[in-house]
Amino acid sequence: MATIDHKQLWQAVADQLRDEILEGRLPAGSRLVETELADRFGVSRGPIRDALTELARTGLAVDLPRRGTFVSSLTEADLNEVYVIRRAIEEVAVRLAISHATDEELTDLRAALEVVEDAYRGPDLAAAWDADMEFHRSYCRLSGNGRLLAVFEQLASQTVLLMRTAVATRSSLAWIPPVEVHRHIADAIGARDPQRATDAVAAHYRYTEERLSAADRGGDSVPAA
Amino acid sequence: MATIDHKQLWQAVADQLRDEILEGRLPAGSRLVETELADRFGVSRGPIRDALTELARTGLAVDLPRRGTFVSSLTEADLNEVYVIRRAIEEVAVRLAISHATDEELTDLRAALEVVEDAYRGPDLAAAWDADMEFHRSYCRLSGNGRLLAVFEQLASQTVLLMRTAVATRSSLAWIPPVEVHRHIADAIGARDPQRATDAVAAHYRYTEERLSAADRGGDSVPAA
DNA sequence: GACAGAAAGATTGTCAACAGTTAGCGTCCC
DNA sequence: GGGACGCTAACTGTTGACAATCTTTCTGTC
Repeated sequence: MATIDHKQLWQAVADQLRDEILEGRLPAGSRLVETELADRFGVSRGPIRDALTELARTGLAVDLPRRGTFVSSLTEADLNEVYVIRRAIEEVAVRLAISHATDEELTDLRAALEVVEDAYRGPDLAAAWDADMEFHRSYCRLSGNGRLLAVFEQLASQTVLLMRTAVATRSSLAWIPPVEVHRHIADAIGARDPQRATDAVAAHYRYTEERLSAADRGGDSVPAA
Repeated sequence: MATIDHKQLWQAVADQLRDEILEGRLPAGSRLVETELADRFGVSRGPIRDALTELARTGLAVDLPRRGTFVSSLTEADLNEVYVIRRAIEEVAVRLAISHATDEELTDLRAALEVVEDAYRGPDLAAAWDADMEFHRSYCRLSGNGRLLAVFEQLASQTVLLMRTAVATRSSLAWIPPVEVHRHIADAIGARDPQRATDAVAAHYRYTEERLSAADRGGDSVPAA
């Protein structure tokens, strides 16, 4: 087993902190203190520093030199900012996925779609967001462009944090997306129709932006991830 | 002056290593050894590790756990990958810049255009690439979307490294772009015409992709940054 | 009570040392 | 000659200590 890459300490710490942030157990704005975390995890400050650097890299935390690292405080303006970029890269991702993915790989996308639709029918909104993000991640992965997937991953973490934060402060942001927004994307990719796929992604984001605008004026529902 | 943020050691080290990589003084594939760099810069290994982490974050280096950090070895396939994402985000960036930028800010873009055109008329190709990248950076900054600019910055570093690497191995990749590719973008933004600006960005990248393909079949010129 | 300055405490940045892992080299065997 | 094995030097990962910086608390003055 010695030849299997085992995790470095900082990775285990970062993974756990990421989960705590995304599950709302470490609230936005809270300070991540190296010395406390070192005591808590029973390791030295070195790996804690590396873990905090990783959280800052993915946007879940903000590192202020000599002052500390804080869980990101993100607003709906941030959500808009993230969606703009996600829309841009996902429109490209679906086109690339259509060109690159094998038929077998497209069945994985289908499976992800089923999971999302099931999840939004269930009681657990956070699980639905995770499934939703996994669906989007699928076609970004199928694009075959590693850098595109890396950009998506950063934005994905921030999206989940943003939605948890936003819904906690504004329940009017909690809504369930129509089932067809994801299905249209999956169908178009399955049919290997680039224009339809791009249009379906654009429609999904337009829907989301409309819901965000509507939430600004009152109303009551859940943002799609 | 005590209230002014001064650089941490790792930042100074990272800046210098970045310059050396981008200027070709640290060749692709070369190993960045913490202990050597610590001796060379006269600091402890801690800040060196942080600097190397930063280089890995921006894609200029690759960190292999327990084995070391290596200057990225990037190929023309990587260049294509980077261009796909840059095109996607820059098409959005010009639209946002048109909506958000003041008239005064647009004169900065004009200035950046002059610098690029002058630079490509000169003998120093690396300086021209830097000016080219600064032009693109300008409208990404004017987009008002900080995350978009951050994504651009990562891709910018990689673009310069890629081009230096590619041209060093394939002089057929060294070509001067027609002056109008950048001018069309700046004109469209100046006219605040989103469709024209998006089309101009797309044309720029189409041109670049065509030159890359032509270079695969022989020929002799310089990729636009 | 409000404000300013000093002191104390807490934290981050850096350093040097120790522990664990890997790469390279030499030797042996087929 | 090629492959496997063992050893050692060099390197990376982690730890604990010291120095520098920031935040909080305390004290004095108005």
